[in-house]
Amino acid sequence: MTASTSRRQRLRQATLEEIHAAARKLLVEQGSAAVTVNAVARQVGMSGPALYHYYAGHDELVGAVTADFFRELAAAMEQARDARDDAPLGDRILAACRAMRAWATAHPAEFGWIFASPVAPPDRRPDSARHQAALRFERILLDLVVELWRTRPFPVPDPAGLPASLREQLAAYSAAIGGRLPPEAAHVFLSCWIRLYGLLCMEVLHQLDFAYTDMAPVFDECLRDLAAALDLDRSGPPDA
Amino acid sequence: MTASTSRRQRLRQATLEEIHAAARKLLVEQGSAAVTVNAVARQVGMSGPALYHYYAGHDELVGAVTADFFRELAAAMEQARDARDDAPLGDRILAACRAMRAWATAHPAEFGWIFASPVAPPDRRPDSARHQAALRFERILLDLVVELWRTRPFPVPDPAGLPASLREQLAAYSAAIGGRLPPEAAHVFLSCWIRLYGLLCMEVLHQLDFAYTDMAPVFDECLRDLAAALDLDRSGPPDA
DNA sequence: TATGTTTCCTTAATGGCTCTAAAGAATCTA
DNA sequence: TAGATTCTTTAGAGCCATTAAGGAAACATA
Repeated sequence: MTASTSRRQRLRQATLEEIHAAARKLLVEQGSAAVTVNAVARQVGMSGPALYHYYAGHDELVGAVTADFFRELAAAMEQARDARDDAPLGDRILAACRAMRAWATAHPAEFGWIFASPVAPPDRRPDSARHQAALRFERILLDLVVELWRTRPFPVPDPAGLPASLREQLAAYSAAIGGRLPPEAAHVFLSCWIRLYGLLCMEVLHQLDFAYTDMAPVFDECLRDLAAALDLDRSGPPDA
Repeated sequence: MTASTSRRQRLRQATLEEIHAAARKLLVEQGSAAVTVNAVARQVGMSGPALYHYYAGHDELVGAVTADFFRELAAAMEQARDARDDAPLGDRILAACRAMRAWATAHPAEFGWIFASPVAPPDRRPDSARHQAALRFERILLDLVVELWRTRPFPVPDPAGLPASLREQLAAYSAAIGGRLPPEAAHVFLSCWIRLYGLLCMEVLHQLDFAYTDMAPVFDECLRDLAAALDLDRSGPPDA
């Protein structure tokens, strides 16, 4: 039973991968509007409605492919983070950030699809594969900053100086991440995240073409600001 | 001749405005995918192909509506800038920035449409109405910063400390804006623009919902950073 | 006022899309 | 070998963008 059943499942799995590859090929080569159920089915050699045996519809297909992109991006960042796990934590943080931009610039269509999928509103159900993959992606830097906070706390603002409304939101977020960062430290982390991710959003959406042809040095400067905010340059190796 | 001709033209103009209003209504109420040629035509009471007497196709309609949004956003910022033209320049800069976010949050669908119009790749021909309107929008803060630079120069980084590649791009941009800002000052301006616009992009694209329910205090803090970068708090009124 | 032109709008039609329904073929289970 | 499951196909409804052809109204002019 297991043998034959899993043979079917293997076949199904292979078809699913073919479908994803076809959708991605259409996205990269012809833009997001070309990723239609019919076109994807044609690409893998079946007729339109057959694809509904794999996905309930266009939106679900888009969500599955988006989850793939999140996973691939997360894997690239994790690999950079773990490439030299004897390196100082600060170096590993910066490596993960660089891997993020490297993936985004190597796969602009896919990265743009992630945060502004132009064909369907994102699936926000917290149990969707898309959401799970997005969480894994978002947690990579968070976990690194948590580790940094534990081993070598970075400077934080005085909570008393923050507006009450912001303090409350930071407290809620701090609780949502299990209290692994106090609100003030969460504030520093979120500020870094906004600058990093925001810059990549604008780059990929071509909002800065009017001024820059090569965003690499701009990103480098953003990383320097981030290193300063997290006090990464304070000293040498992590255990020194 | 003039009377009758302009009556026709007035009629046409009124129809154009009806079309734009219908497209916007569909966008706001049902999302960007609902802005179709047929649906818009239905909304204004004509049948699909009739709309082709006003626009060459779907993309041109989208471009015209997007230009409207840019103009409305720019007008809101200009009004805030000019509301009290006896106020210190720094206050007027901050007022324009606040007006930008106020418009974005009051019209999230329209603002999202501006930089990630999910139905058509933006028209980048430099003579398109969309492009002209985008330029007007982008120039508002630039002009303010130029004026600030002339009357009360803000601190700039040492160009020697910047990477060569960045220096070259900044020099090109400085030339593109008629040399009204030297490269180092242009760098400060662009950094501010990136942080401001990037934050709004992320807010409207719901990329920060995982942490914030109300971005107002986050934006306020961004404005404080901007004021610090431009040295707006140095002193009182402009002529003091 | 009569005539011709321009403008606006209609219907018809093509070919694409999403998605449902019904039915045939292949595969697995027993 | 018989029945159930799975995969796939064709047919079709209803949407979309767009083109083509023709009719009605408004306008300009003789």
